Amino acid sequence: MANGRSMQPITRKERDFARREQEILDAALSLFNNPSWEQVTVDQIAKEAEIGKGTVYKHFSSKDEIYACIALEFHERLLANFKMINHDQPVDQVMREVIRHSFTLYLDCQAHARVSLYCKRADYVERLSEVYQDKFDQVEKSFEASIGSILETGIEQGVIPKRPYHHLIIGLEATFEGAMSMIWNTDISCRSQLEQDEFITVISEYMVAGLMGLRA
Amino acid sequence: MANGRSMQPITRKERDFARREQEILDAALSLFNNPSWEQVTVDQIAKEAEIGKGTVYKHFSSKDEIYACIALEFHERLLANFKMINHDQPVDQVMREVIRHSFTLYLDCQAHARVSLYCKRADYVERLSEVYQDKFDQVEKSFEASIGSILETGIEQGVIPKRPYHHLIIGLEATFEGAMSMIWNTDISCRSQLEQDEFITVISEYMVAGLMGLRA
Amino acid sequence: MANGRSMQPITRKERDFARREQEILDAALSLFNNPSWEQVTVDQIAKEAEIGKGTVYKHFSSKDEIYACIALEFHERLLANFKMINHDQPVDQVMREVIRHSFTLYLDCQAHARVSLYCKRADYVERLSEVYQDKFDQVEKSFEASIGSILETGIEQGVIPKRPYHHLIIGLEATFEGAMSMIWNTDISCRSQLEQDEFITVISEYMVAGLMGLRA
Amino acid sequence: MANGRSMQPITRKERDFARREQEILDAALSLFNNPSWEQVTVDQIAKEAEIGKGTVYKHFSSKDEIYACIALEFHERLLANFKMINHDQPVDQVMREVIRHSFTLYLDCQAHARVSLYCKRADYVERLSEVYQDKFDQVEKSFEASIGSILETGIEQGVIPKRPYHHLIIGLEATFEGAMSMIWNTDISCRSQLEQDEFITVISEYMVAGLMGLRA
DNA sequence: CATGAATGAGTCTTCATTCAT
DNA sequence: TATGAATGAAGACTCATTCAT
Repeated sequence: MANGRSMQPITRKERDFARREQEILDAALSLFNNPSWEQVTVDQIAKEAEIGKGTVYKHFSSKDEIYACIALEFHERLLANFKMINHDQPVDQVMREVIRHSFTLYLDCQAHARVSLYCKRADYVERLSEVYQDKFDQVEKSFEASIGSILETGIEQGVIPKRPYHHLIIGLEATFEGAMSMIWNTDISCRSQLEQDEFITVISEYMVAGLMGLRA
Repeated sequence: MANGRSMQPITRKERDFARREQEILDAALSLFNNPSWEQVTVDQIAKEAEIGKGTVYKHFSSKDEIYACIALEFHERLLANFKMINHDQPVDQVMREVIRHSFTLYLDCQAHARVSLYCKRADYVERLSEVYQDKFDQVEKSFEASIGSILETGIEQGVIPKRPYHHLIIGLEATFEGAMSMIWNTDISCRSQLEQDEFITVISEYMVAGLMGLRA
Repeated sequence: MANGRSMQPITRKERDFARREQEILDAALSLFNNPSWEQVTVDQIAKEAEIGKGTVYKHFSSKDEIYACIALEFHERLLANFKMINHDQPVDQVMREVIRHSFTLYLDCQAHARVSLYCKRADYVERLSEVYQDKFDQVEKSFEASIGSILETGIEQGVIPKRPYHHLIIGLEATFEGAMSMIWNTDISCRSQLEQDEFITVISEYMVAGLMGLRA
Repeated sequence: MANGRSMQPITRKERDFARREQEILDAALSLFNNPSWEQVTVDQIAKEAEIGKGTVYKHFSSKDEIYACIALEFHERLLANFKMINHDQPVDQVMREVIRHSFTLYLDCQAHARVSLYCKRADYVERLSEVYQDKFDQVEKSFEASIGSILETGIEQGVIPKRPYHHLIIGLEATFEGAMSMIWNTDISCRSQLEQDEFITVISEYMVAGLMGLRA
């Protein structure tokens, strides 16, 4: 079953089985890498992973669960990236790095990111089993903790207005998701690399200014 | 046919027919007013409008065209709202009003707004007939003109950094769309009205700060 | 109603109405002039005739009846053509003329001919009202009389084997219809005019030979 | 997939699957065995084959592909029948056998034959995938080779006029198809068996005479 | 009479999921 | 465990015919 990672694979068979799970996710991701990713079928994923369709269901109880695993994997990576940031710089610089790391990951893992965004839709979450709903809640809390501590430092230093966490984060989150939607909804091949870099630079600047500019 | 609005309905029959078109759109909108709106079928719309399925297709050549009409109607309303803003105030105040009007309309017409957002997806636009693609392009230009002139005034007055239109608008647009996604993806009934007002206030403040804070 | 021709149109209104019937048929025929003629809808016919769809049903009680009228019109023309043949020539020459006239008409009136062939299908005839079934029977008899008399002359002169009418006619009819199918099923624009003439010449020769060659 | 015949079914499952394909075709054919065969739906075929509708689409990618497979199967049988003819007899006798075999097969496999005729329609061929268009071209060539060699022998022996292949074959083909149309378009149950045999005898005689009678 | 809006049964096709082997 | 054949509920769209005005 999905997330067998929690158990220790011992035998060769079990190791193979565990590896298989990642292969399915990778296959899915390679197919999700375009704007019509929602049209991708379980058949196609199985074909791409070079396994039978039934096998997919041995690992994931539904297509939605595949989405969930991808989203969770993405959030883990994002958190891991945040952990790599040097927190001993000025807070505005830390936030700039947070934003840069985010954009970089979102663009490097577009398929992941697309799915993650989809997984926030209310109708999706409703369908989801409680187990996964909880996992998403956990992730949410981790983010809150991760970004929250940075913001608190900023508040203490007087760089960031003294506001509740949600007031501070909500604009950043909104801009971020909106920006990614805009990038995805444009045929990427049409935009030159330069334009994309510029886009990110401008957006990042705007985000930092927006964050700092909230009246205390 | 859709957008018969361009012709003047003279006879009773024509008036009825024109009204029917709006009834279909209204029926659709009432069904679209929840996060799983994409699951709504043409049959359901017809049932809701209390007409036959075939009749729907007398007015709209496809389900996509229904979406397009809704989106265009929404954009018209938004532009109309912008026209009502008093431009003789300080630019930052004008922008605040733009943002407030936008949020108000988006929240009053959530179904419209949802569809409008959907209609920006690359895969949707691709399927669309050239006629409608052009209409959307027109709308885009109207917005650019409308907001552009405000920003220019701001630049002249030194309130807004001297930057190309797209640099200035992109953050606002991203935040706006992201914010709406966040609102829709939360089961609205869970948020109290207060929370929503607060949400908008905070976001608006952030947006204005972000806009102003771009380095010239 | 269809075939109002049997009544004498007196008033202007009645004359207009009668003319309208032919206009509908002409509109239909102009649309039937291609291999996918079966896809043509009543809407399209009405549009082409520049009248309302309902009006079509004032003249013809069903789409099938339109087909029937076209087929009958065609058969009338064919019979009229046969009447113009000089019967004072050697019988084989008369038959050659019959065949030539037939091919000429079929090619000049391809849409008519297509419909006529369709109207021979058992499932079509079954759906047809008795009135029209009778009309088709009448036409059949007229043909039998027309060709029959030629063949009888030939038999008397010993040019054509002494065989029942149906034995003699069946091959000709089969070849004719098969040949027309072949012509229609080939994109006409692909065949040069020369090829078509050659085709007809060869087929005609074959038909005469086949007719004569039956053992008495 | 359709035409899995090219692969050797090894396992039981594969054998079952291959058999299923034939069962679908058989079910289709049993429903096609009447003049309104074009009205038969995929649902009906599935019901007749006692399988789900989806299963049909596991074997055939479209209804048209079902038609194509039936037509190809039929052509194969026809060619196989031709191969069984003893070519060491006088050419006119060989041709008579060819004609007889054809009529026999067409009458034994009326549903097949109906579909085959349909599959020659230009609008059908256009819709068809290149793969199947090629298969039909192949079949065409096989026929040309098969009949062509007989005719050449006849020309060498001076029994058949020295004419290009297409001049010789076109009349036969036309008569054949026309004759079959006539048979199908008559409610078969109305004709006694005797009449049909007679029909074939007469037509065959006519065809041979027509072929021989072309002027060199 | 002329009209064209309304109808809704009917068509093909898709796809997540199940289950026997 | 791995497989992939089977399923059948949907879904978008068409079109001959009717009927109120």
